[in-house]
Amino acid sequence: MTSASVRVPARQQSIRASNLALAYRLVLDAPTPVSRAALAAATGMTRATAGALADALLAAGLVAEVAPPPASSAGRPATGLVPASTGWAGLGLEVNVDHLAACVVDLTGAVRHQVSIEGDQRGRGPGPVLADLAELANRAAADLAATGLHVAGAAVAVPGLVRSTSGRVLRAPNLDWQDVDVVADLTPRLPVTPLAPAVGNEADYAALAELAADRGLRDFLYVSGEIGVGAGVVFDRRLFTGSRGWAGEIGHVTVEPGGDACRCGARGCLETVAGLDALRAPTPDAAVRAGAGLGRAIAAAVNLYDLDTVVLGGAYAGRPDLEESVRAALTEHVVSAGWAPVAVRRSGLGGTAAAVGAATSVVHGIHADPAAWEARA
Amino acid sequence: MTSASVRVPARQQSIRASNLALAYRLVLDAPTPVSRAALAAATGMTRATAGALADALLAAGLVAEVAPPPASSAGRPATGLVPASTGWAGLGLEVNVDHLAACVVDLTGAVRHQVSIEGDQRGRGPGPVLADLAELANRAAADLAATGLHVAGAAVAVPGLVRSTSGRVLRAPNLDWQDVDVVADLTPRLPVTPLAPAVGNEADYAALAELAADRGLRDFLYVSGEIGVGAGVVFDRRLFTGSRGWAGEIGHVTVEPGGDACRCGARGCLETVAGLDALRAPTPDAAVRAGAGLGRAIAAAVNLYDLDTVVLGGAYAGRPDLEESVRAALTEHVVSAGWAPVAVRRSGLGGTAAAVGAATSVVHGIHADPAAWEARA
DNA sequence: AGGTATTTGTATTGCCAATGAACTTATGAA
DNA sequence: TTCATAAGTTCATTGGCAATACAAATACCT
Repeated sequence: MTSASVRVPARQQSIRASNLALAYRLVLDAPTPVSRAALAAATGMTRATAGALADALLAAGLVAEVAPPPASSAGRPATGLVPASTGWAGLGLEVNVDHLAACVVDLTGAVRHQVSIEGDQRGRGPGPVLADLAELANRAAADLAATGLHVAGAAVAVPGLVRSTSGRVLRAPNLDWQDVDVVADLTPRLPVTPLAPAVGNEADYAALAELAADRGLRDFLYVSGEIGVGAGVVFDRRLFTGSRGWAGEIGHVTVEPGGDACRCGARGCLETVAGLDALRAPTPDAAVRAGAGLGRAIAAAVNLYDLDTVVLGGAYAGRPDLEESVRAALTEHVVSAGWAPVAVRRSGLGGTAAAVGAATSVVHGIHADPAAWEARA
Repeated sequence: MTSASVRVPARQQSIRASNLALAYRLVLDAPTPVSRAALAAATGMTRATAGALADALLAAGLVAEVAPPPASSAGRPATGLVPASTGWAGLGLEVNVDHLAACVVDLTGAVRHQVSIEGDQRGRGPGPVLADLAELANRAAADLAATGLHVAGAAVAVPGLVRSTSGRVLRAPNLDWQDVDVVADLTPRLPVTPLAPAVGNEADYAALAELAADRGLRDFLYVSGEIGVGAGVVFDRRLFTGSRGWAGEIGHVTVEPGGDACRCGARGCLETVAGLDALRAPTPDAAVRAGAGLGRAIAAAVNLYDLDTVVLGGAYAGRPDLEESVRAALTEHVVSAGWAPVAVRRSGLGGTAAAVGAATSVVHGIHADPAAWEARA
């Protein structure tokens, strides 16, 4: 999930790969079927080129042809192209404090399968948890065969910090995990034979799910309120992960200087006032402190990142009062709010958004580089 | 300075432009002269291709050939390529609260000319200030002719928020500017005939200057302590500006909830405890509050952005005590600090870093797209 | 019903930039 | 002086797109 600038020269295939991705992107983003001619018109390619690329996408099984519409005007009717709803699909897995989840998303972005099991995962240790997760994954893959879908890859969402290069979970404090090699543990047990699963942060993947659910989103902050508080940042419809993949650690932004001690060793972290444990506390001012703290932390993030939208997810999704606090804080603290107001809303996705986002991230990988998937059709 | 994803198909020239930039980049980054063969070896291109690209760069006046070294081993000696020190140069301009500055940076990144005038610019109004700035720019350009340099473009650093698409300064509170069209005012008065100047934030440009001065930097936060407090964020050696160019507004991150009133209308902003006015205040705890506040705000930025280096600039550059406070705060508050410590240091550049950075940004534009400058050789 | 206009999609040719192999140039070492 | 080695150049080949011409399928007009 990090960007590495490689020094490889562009070849002729680079340009084809790039144009194939461009054509595919247009088909994916269009609300209605796209003709080869429309593809050419939208990009500036000739119809010949657009046609060749369309044929390649068809041959790769990444798009499908649909019958032409009733034909409104003169001229030969266009055969439309739409994202394929069979073929490759992404497998998303989620480990969370109180549940495990698996889901499958196809190339259209539709969730085709979803299973989850409730249950506290704290203190069970990574081994048994990942074994259960693998079983969930295999059950999902088995159900899939009948639908004409094949798992192209898998991604695992974890509530913690991950070394993105290796897929090693450095710390997941709320699971009591430390330095867990999820990839090594999971790879042999998954239904995706050749490819190791990607491992990423739960909030990052949930942000991707949010992005997929709302085509209008472009640049936003997704804040996930669970036992811990994390955030995913999306810019230009792409996940922003920082240089090492640890961006969005909003949970330990100081919102009450000298405040309560946090598990991380510092004082006054957002997590101490707006984590689930604090939200559930019986003290009368808990909601007020959570709202104010969350507002200040999110305002800091918006000032630093320059975003125009905030989505509240996880436990925050059910708290309109927090939405109001955040909105008020943003109006007060964000410099540009005067002439460019920041939109705030609660997520409409359920508790397994991260699993959906993880599956979506696999699909995004295919969307971004269709040329790599031509051979495997 | 913002990224717009355009839907233009790749053509054959795209690949040439890309490879030309790749070759140029290698020449620019190499500590010693680079041969055509080394270029080929480093990129994987054939010697034929590398040679053709090298010739193109030479013809465009972007690189120069140097005599081969004393020849250590067998074989035909290599003719080295180095960045050209004549030809195109970038003009950087800076408007600040207490000075105006202009400077010229050549393609090697060297500062070839620098002038500044001290004097309080507050309350003078944009017109007279920009007139003085234009005079400074013209003086710089006139001195330039003798050195074989030509101004390729100009960039203006301003302590405020800029609409990057239009170059309009939305707000520069410490200059008392509001909605000033710097581009329209400056363009006809500048020595760069066809091109309108870019306009950007002072801290962003200063960060670029820091980047140019230290080849080891890749991902860092540059914090500029002036009357206002701003920050520039650099990822993968590229400026991160957010979707609208307003990223890095650290000055209004809340560090003392319910604290002193800020000019922006909120309370407890970083600027109220660590802006220049607060630093100069005679109260005994001013330094302590500034250090603690700055530390908390920077820790928030590092947690949110995932950075491994912080550079303190502007007035902070002369304050070792603040450096210590920041270091302590990062150790306490940054989640990943335990296993990936964050480096903190003070900038070695002077008060006109932003002007240098602005000029550098123009040069970066040429570095990034040499093909666009082939015709104008 | 038949011709024309219009639009979609396909086939052919030419161009551009990179590749690969052969060739030339310039040096050190035997 | 000759050979080995490495740098740089030349030339035919290849992959991909542009441009153009052509075939196919429909609506509209008479």
